[in-house]
Amino acid sequence: MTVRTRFAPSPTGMLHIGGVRTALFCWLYARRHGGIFILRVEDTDRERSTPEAVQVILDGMAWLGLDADEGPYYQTQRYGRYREVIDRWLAEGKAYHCYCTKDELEQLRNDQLARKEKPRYNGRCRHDAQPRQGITPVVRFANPQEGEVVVDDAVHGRVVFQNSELDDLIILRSDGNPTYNFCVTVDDWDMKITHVIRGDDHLNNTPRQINMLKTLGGELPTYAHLPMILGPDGAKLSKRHGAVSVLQYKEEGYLAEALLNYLARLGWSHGDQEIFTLDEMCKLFDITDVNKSAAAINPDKLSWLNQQHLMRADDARLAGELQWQLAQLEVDTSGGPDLEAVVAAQKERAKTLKDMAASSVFFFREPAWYEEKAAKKNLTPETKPHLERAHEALAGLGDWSAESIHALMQALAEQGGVGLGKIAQPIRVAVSGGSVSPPIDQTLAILGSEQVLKRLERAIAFIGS
RNA sequence: GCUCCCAUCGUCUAGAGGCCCAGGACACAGCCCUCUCAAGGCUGGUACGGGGGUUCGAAUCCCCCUGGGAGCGCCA
Repeated sequence: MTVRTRFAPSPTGMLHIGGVRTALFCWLYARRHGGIFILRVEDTDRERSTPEAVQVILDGMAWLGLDADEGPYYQTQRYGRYREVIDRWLAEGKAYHCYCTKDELEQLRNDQLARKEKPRYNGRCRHDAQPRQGITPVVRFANPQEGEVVVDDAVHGRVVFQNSELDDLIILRSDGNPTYNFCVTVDDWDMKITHVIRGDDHLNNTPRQINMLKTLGGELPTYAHLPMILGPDGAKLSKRHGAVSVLQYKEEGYLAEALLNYLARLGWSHGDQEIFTLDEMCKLFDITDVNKSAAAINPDKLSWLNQQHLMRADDARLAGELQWQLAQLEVDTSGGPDLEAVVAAQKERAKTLKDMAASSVFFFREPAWYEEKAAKKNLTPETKPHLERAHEALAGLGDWSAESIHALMQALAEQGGVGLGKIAQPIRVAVSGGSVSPPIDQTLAILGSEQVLKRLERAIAFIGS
């Protein structure tokens, strides 16, 4: 039996990291078992579904590399099929028309709540549905009234629900649109989903879906309900607390594999390992290693992981990403230096590509000013001689490589009877405008002699004035 | 209110009865390395929610309590 999993988002809002984590686990599980991963867009809510939201889902999945083997399927394109099942159930008495009005239902609900009962449909139309003037009926599923439903959940274990707790849910709205629980059931059945991996919040829907699946005559898939992801403050993920579009992470300079690695470790673990390549995750992931409790997002750890992945990533690839980030800062990189060289020098000292871009601007554009504190400390009459000697020595340097620059710096320090820092730091401020940069030899090598000499002259003039 | 789920450092987690007076990671502090910033190395503090059982022995099993969450929609 081939494993078949599906990610079934509804295009009513952002695709945020909660959804992405679910998608990731579905995808990983399929990949791990040589199965099929399906993308299905649940757009039966005509009111709130938007094409823009669909596009965000597609773009997000593409960026993350969570490629679907089938789909995307759209529920709105499967209405004929839903209709067919409903008609059959109606004919077989497994579903029935209900003429109760929204007001009546509201009333019933309030009464039950007042009596401290669980609000549920009382089944009034189940046995004697009275067609009423001007009311287009909805269709309800006739849920079994006795017995129990057992969910054998891959992460939660055995969970039992009493049918007496369930009511006859609406499967077809009066406007002709089928509803969520019904569509999911039919789709999972038709698409031969073997493993339903989704958020914890669906555990309560599962017995209803199982009852309908049994009516369909279906074999039950394996269910795996993932724990929720919470905001950094431990509260539910909301717009104020981390529920931003996944594409925003791309813009902020996170690597897809770092985000995925981070998300995988929210609920899943493999011993003490923290850093995983995509390949490793595909090989090691198993639903049995997923835990049951909700997890809060920790932005610091995401940053750290991103840096770890940045350090391990290919320079050429990163160069492309860096170029995009620099373009956002309106920095033209076409005049050099070589982006890959910059990446090599910067990638272990940046949390994100955005940070990397910000601290790399000086490679492409002469700093417009010096950081006040850095200049005050390093561009002084005392350091001026060092800068002048450095300028002179560098101007005469034949081999402009990090190695020779390093040797030259060392010689300069020795001759001056000072530490390397006394020489390097003023130069750093002179060429970068600030007190932070990659090692001075690398920095100068990348910058090129022309720029270095020019900037040194400018700094010397700055002190002199 | 009813039903269901969950509960180890601040956070993510390891732990499937003795290997645990609880291990790793992020963050934090200190030290080392060092031309800055990082990276890396070392050290440190902080956790099994509470109470009952079961057992020779419980973070691990059972029960209760407490706390958190989800569902109860002609939303998904």
